[in-house]
Amino acid sequence: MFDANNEDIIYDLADLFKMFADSTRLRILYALTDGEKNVGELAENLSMNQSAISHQLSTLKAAKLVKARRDKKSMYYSLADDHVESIIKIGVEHVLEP
Amino acid sequence: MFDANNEDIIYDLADLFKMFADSTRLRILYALTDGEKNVGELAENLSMNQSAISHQLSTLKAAKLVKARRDKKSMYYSLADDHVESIIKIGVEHVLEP
DNA sequence: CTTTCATATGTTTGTCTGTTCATATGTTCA
DNA sequence: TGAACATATGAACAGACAAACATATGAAAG
Repeated sequence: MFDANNEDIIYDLADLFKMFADSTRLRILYALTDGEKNVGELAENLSMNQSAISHQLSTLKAAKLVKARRDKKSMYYSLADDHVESIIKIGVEHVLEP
Repeated sequence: MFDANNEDIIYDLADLFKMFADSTRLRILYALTDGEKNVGELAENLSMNQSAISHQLSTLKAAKLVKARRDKKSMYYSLADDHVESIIKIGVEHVLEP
């Protein structure tokens, strides 16, 4: 599947899956599957305080899973690429199976 | 993609991805992609002690990502289904991209 | 320029989790 | 049955991490 001798890939992979391994981040990512949202919208949407959301967004951004765009005073976040949705989707397929 | 009102799915999803979010578990799963192995083989293969491997195998088994079979004194572990490999694969694709 | 709104950042706290060590369980074979 | 081997389990410790609170940064409008 890939060169297992390159142990770095394993750590990168683990770091990638870590991003999806938390329900708050997962809910953020899912919320962004139907288009960009700003921090306030996400906070309200998930019933969490602004700080928690902002922290997670910065984590997700560092992992290059979301990207940010400023419009006036707001920062709009959106999914960085199609992989994000694909990964969630394949996870869902597994979870939903008998 | 799925019914977001069903919050349980989010938690199940997070739990699933948690399994892939640790390098030891990932290395175990990867090692099993080319066939079943017993605990001793895995421990030697990953240069880790038997107890650590056994603990992680029991975690993976509880998550139904691996299954176990006894042969004589040894327990042979293998991937539970095709999803496991698919999930790793799609993660690798993301990691390997520019 | 100052107030207000939106977001980011620093710090602390409580919880979770991976590893190790020690020991128990269970299987085989003499 | 008992010794030897393979794996599992329990407890303890250390490191990681998400959430909350307080505060700082930055943009816009008057």
